[in-house]
Amino acid sequence: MQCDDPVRCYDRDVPDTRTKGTITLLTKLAKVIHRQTTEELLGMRWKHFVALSALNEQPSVSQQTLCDQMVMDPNNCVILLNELEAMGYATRRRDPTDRRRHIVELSDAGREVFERGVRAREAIEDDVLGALDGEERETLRVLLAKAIGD
Amino acid sequence: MQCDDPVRCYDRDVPDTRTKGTITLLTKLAKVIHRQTTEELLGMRWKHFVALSALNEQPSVSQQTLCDQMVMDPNNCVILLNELEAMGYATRRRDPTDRRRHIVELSDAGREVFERGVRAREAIEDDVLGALDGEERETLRVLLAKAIGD
DNA sequence: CAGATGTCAGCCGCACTGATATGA
DNA sequence: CTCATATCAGTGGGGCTGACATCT
Repeated sequence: MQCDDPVRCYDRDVPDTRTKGTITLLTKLAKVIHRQTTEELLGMRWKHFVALSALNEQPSVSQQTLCDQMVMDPNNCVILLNELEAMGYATRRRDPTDRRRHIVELSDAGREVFERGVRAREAIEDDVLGALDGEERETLRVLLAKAIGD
Repeated sequence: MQCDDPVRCYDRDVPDTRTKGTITLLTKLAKVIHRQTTEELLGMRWKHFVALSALNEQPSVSQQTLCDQMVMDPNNCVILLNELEAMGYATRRRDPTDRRRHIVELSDAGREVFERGVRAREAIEDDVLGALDGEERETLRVLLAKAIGD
């Protein structure tokens, strides 16, 4: 046997889960998506679209909850919401029952650009996931949702 | 109004694929992974581990090819490889058949820390994908690999 | 000459730490 | 007083553009 080194030896016949772990593949695909998702295609920045998505799901939500759902720390979330407000896509108002909180809501303009963004996102999705057929994509979507806990 | 709590008010009856697209879920999960993947757990930075993984897969590869496989632009790749060389985990040498190219190789020390990192990555994977059983994780891994084209 | 490869300087978006103000 | 929420200043790593050197 010439090859004693299990690492360097490439005649293995089994899929190597050591070098191609799920989270490695996932972060790699995320980078590909990030590259494809241009502001030009989406009509806005990706992070803005993600925020509008979250707001569309939960039309009236506390700022902190929104940040948590976007996996974004509160500091950046403040900046993000400032931008959304400046663009007229979202509004912030104090929660009357707890004046520490901000209630964030989607505006009509925000709902409108979100709808455009959804179509762009679908186009990007078709591009990035082109190697998967419809059933596989749906399986992937369900598994990701389950992993996240949504 | 029936629903007093606007935060928890869901009057939708259909799964909303518009607001929970696959790439939205995927980028969100990638952020969760990024948060969990600390240098302390991994024994190195995530990007270094990714590079060692790629080198372990293809023991002798041109710098450009390596960067492409990591979905990293050449500029950052130079910095990354400088760091790997300084840490003694990888080596660069000119390709004698085309002196423009660099051939990158994993060192013995690199192979060693990579093996440690693999175990850490598996632990992180178990944590992040805890909601999925073994079969689901394997399905997810296969679908991601197929989407990437690996 | 054009084209490919690698390197470097610089800009910018973004994640985080730490500190502060306000309210429960 | 404490804890929670939101905000802001500053720091650091990472992604990109543009310029440049070297080699084919």
